Amino acid sequence: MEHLGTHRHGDRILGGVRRSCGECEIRDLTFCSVLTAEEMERVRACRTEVRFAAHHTIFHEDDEADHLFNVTSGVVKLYKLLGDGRRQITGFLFAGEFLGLAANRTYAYTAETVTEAKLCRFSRRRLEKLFDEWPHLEKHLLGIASSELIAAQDQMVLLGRKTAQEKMASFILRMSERAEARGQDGNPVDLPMSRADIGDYLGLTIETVSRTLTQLRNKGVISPMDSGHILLSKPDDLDDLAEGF
Amino acid sequence: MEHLGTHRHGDRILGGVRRSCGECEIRDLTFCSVLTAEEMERVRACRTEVRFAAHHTIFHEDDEADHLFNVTSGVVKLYKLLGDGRRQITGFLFAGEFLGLAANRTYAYTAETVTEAKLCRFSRRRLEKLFDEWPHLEKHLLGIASSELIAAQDQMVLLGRKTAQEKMASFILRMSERAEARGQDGNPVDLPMSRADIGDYLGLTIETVSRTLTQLRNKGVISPMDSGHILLSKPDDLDDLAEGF
DNA sequence: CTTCGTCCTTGATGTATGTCAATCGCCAAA
DNA sequence: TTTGGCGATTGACATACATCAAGGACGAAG
Repeated sequence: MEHLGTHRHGDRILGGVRRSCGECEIRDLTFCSVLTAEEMERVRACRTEVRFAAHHTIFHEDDEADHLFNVTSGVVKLYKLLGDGRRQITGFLFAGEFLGLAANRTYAYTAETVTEAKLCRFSRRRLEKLFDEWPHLEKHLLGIASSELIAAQDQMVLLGRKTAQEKMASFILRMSERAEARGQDGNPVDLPMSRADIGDYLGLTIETVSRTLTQLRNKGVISPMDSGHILLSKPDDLDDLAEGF
Repeated sequence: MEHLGTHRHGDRILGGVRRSCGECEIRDLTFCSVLTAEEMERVRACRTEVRFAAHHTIFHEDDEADHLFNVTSGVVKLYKLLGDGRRQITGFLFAGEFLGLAANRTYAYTAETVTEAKLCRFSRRRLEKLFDEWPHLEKHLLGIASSELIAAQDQMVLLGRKTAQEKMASFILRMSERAEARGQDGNPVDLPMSRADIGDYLGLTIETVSRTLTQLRNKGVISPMDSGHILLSKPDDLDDLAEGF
């Protein structure tokens, strides 16, 4: 478990960059992919691109939920804390992924960068006006929310019913699949987050994460290259381990 | 963990009832509350009311997701299974709550009644046409999905980071709060599901659920009346236990 | 180059929860 | 009334994972 202080006041926002959406290299991954030229122009008007250093808090749980974000590069994690510092990471977000949906007026979780990251930041108020004008945007957002809900249920199965080995195997495979979905190489798989982050995502301690990785190495299904890169030597065997066979 | 067979072929649907939405006694709890008279009429046209016995499977994971449902009475559980029969219940649904959102063409989980239950069943195809006409319905659905996402994240914290006692305390309190939100009495709280279901929802075994309940009884914070009804003797102490104080 | 700090790995030990098994209470069928 | 079955409880024991502790690898600062 983690008792890290946050970096709200420690780091600085590295800069606010303005750039044309036309040359956005990850547009196909985002909800911007469904926009017409006219809509794009309007969306651009309520957007700022922001860049953060690694380990910077983007917003805190209970902050006013004034913005929505789209990750354009780097990795972001979302987490909730218990009173005594125990932490549960509820998700890692990569380029093209969306954050900021809130049920009430405040965020329900803290968002923090894992690596240096750039995000498109939208004014919630202004974006909602656009949604009223163009309902198909809202429809798209409902699709995103539905997918996240399915993913959340999968994560509940993992947290509630899987063993440490099944959790690690599932995690590595999922990271690999998501890299491929982004058009990156899924093998070797890139794990930019710390062991502490992996533990807090899987409901394990740092030590168990580490030990489980060496177990998988000893079985020959993975070959860790360094602490952030893992070669999947036997993806099919890893698949079996992930489901408990 | 549960290895129950399902009841897909064992029970029968008790009946399909048609009744006016005008006299729907739980309308205020559902998304129907935002409908105008005209909209209501159209919605009613793509609706059937169905009734199921307890322990009846409404739909299976991977079935074609042809319908959306609204629980009108009784209790429903949603769950996913691992290959060897381990089960994770991802939610319990009560009167007024919604199910059937799917990311793909198939359901991502199995839905089964806990008690005898009645549901409004909507044709997805026809309902989606209405959504296209009346975007505010879709907006409302996005709100529901966002709330469920928040709840799912809370459940991840519970599953990944809470102790058995914290899990049980959280669960009892949540059930009490939800009963009150439905306008029912939250104390004593009604737990219509089995110990096995509670265990599969909290990531515990039947035995641990049972032992944890007697621990809470010995502490004097609850007074179980029978296996399905619990009196909250010290709600504030229970609150503290739920958060780990 | 050396030192320090951070992250990761590994080992020894502890414990919360799981597993296996017996008993009890209750309800329904005979 | 008896019997059988199912769910809940409780006890004895096992174990997966956590905790506590030490050492190693690596990069940054001096």
